[in-house]
Amino acid sequence: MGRSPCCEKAHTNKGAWTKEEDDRLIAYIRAHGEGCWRSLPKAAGLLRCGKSCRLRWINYLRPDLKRGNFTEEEDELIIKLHSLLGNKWSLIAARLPGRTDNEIKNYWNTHIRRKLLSRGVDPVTHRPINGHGSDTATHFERKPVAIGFGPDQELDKISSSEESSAWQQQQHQHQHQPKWPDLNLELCISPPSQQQQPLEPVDGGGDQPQSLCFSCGAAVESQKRHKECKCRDLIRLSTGMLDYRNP
DNA sequence: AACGCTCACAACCGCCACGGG
DNA sequence: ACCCGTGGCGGTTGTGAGCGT
Repeated sequence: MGRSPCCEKAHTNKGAWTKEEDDRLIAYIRAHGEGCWRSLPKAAGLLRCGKSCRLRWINYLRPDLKRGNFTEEEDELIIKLHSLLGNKWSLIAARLPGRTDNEIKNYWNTHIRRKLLSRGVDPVTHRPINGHGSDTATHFERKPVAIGFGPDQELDKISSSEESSAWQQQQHQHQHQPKWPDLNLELCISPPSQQQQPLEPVDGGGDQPQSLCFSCGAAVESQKRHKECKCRDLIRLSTGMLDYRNP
């Protein structure tokens, strides 16, 4: 019983990738692009699971990866975004060019968690740990100005359950000033009839875009994944506007 | 030198959402 | 409306390097 495996595991390699495997994967994707991951290993002559190929490419072989140590600015940005988004590593990674969700997740668990704890800040709630002053807190205020309950629950995707409780705590402390005034974290969700301003269609056509790419901000017409950047972070415009980028 | 421990990070696993048929 | 295949995400594990004893 149980789920069927994603691939034939009996004849697939596991563990660390070799240079030859990397070269094969790179060569194949350069020649054919990122296509069907399931069929890619066979086509590329790799004895690997498609998922493994995807992970290797996304996290380590992509040419646009930055690699190297995280800067202090990146550290702080990750902390800010985690405070807002919780463990939504893919969304956080989308705001850090050249960084991957896996890399950020690892970095969080090995470095930033400890950094926050040393500051006396709970890395989950971003609230001061008992006995520590609020001066060291990294939390900041989230303001859902208007929340409309449309057919979609995209807002739920953004607030994980544990994050939600942290956020609820923050709601009781509205009197505090934001700790990060440079980051526009206002969340505004409103019903379609109350949209504050229309977004420009991607192709300049007359039709209103139906979705907004959360990664690059592009307005796209389909609810499908954003083809340009391959991201899935589409905010349906029927639920309103969501933007926490700097103006 | 040998051993044990800790840390960092690459990789895997299971689950879920989405889209097509 | 339902089922199935696929891609993607987040949590967890495995492993090698570095360090102290």
